[in-house]
Amino acid sequence: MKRPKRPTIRDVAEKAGVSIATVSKYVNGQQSFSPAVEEKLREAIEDLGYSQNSLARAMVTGRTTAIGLAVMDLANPHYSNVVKGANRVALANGYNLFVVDMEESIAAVRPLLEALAPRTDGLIVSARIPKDVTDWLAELDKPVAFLGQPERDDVLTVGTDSVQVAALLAQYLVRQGFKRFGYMGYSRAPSNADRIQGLRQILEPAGVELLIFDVDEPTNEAGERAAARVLLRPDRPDVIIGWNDLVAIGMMNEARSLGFKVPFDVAFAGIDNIPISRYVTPPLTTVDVCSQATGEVVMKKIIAMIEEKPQPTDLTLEPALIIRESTQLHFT
Amino acid sequence: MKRPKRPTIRDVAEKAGVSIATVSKYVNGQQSFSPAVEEKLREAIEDLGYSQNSLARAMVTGRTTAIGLAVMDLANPHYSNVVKGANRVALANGYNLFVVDMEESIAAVRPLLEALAPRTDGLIVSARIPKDVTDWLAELDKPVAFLGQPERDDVLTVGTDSVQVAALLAQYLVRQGFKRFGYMGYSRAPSNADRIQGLRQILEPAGVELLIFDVDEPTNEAGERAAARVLLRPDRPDVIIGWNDLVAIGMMNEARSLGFKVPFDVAFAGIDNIPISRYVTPPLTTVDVCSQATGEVVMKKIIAMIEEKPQPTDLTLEPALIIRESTQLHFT
DNA sequence: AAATATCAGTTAAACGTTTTCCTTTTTGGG
DNA sequence: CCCAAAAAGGAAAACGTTTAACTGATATTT
Repeated sequence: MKRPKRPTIRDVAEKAGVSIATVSKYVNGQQSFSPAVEEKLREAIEDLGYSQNSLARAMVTGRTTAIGLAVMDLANPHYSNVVKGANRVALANGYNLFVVDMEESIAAVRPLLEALAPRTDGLIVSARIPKDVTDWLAELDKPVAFLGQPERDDVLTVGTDSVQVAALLAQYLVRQGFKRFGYMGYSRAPSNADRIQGLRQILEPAGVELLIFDVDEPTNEAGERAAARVLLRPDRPDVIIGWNDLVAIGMMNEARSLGFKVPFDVAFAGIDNIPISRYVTPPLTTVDVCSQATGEVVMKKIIAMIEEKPQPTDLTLEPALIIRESTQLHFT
Repeated sequence: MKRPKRPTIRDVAEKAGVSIATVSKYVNGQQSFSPAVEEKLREAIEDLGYSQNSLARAMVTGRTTAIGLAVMDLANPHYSNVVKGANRVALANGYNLFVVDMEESIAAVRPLLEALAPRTDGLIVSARIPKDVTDWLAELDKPVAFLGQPERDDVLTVGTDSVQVAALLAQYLVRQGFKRFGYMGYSRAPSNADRIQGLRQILEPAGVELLIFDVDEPTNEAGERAAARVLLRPDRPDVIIGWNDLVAIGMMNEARSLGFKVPFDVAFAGIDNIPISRYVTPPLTTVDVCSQATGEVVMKKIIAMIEEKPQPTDLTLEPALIIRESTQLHFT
């Protein structure tokens, strides 16, 4: 395979008969030029098909006009939406967004970030990552933000409050009259504990039972596989909350193929409000965690940090209950 | 905000009392070292928290060990799956995958690719892009591959054959006894024409009608919005094929809220076989276009090109019909 | 018309690495 | 012990840009 070696600024300079500094200024539009020179440059660039090597440019300026986003799992629509939100804001502000998928593997994140860091002006990381990586990030000369449950004050974290999210859902479900709660959590996620705390906070005072289960992966399939464990118990819950919408949808599907009537025999609720939740049967009750807004906010903040502008006033993200038929026993 | 400026190879060299060349060789493991020097280097690197600037490295070596993937829309699960497949193969071969989302906007792709190109050893682009961009890509000194309908021989393109995909579906539906076909296409996509061709290829000989409609966006919502147009016609089709699963699901949902019984009053089929299609009601008949395998294959090929190895033998991607209840009138 | 400001363009250093040649030191065989 | 060969380490050029400082030439002000 031939590699034609793309033209450099030097080639353009030579062809146009000027210095490389002139070419640089021309392509960056930093000065006015005599018509003669301008024409020659235009032509040389056109002929050679020259385009800037942004790597070299980044080396000397220290700016890349790119931002990196490391996300847990792109196949999860929640994250896709975060990415969409972030991407739009980035593009609107003249930045490019590079996304990497860490495949739910916290361990492998460090090399990914090491590769991403020098290529970007700022980093967004969508997980609570190990301390050594956080430390390394802190020593970087770049703004960094995290996605998820805000917890520490010294790092910027954008997301909804997991305790609040869970409590919101529990509150509504208690009011609906459910008596035996099941929670199919994902214990490998750090915020799982917060979710449980939020549930207990409401359920204990109300004197309502909570059974806790665990799924090995936050996916449809895993929810489906895990559902039988909880559905076939003698003390089967009358409502089951999934770690996220995907898990809830998987469980709901399995419940129906086991012959349960949803929501009458058993009700389901999820968390995230992914787009598809409206389209399953019955439509899934869930909590909107502002996926897209999360992406937008975090991107706005990181751009403000990069450009050393004042931080946008703290846009808080309020989770919102989305009530659909998967938890409604009587149609009003 | 303070920017501590990350340490360079020079700082390490100075602290360890050796030359920068030695440091470079050490971090790349290219030579053996006396215990004394080795220890000093280890310590200096540890203390300073040094890590290679891969930008600078890439500049001189010309290699980045990264691959870029520009995708039409990450919110579409089909593309998420392509990304997943590609990412796994990339990681397994020691490459990083950087994903950019072009937001369904073919126009904006050029600047995106210009930013991505110098940062990567190879590029994968998931759309038929304008000729000037293709030309520019061709002049690049990098392997490039396309995702989608293979069409030209001079560029590497991986994907299923759109004509075949559509024909496969039509064939099955005709055999099921459907008589009036609707197709809700997405005319902004180049392969829309191929899909129509595939449908006609089967339907015309069979003497079956085909009504063609168009959706303005390949999403659930757009499918939902567009559904009424076709459902409320006097000559309503008895089966409607969506541009993709998302559109089909949207239409199916709208049909049900308009009071139609699916599949008895009207049946639906999609294309892509996105994971969620199993979970909607009724489960959606579709054509599997090997989303994940597409990502894997294209990544394998591009890595082979980068490393100038022989191309893996042409792994063809055979679309597969996935029959579910959304098109089954009698339960056997 | 002289003095000064503006404009167009150049020179050369710098960004943080890798790598090719060197030079120096160490090792081992006789 | 001597010498050659191998090992360990260094000097400097190169990668493709930007940019500060500079040089002449042209335009503007008085």
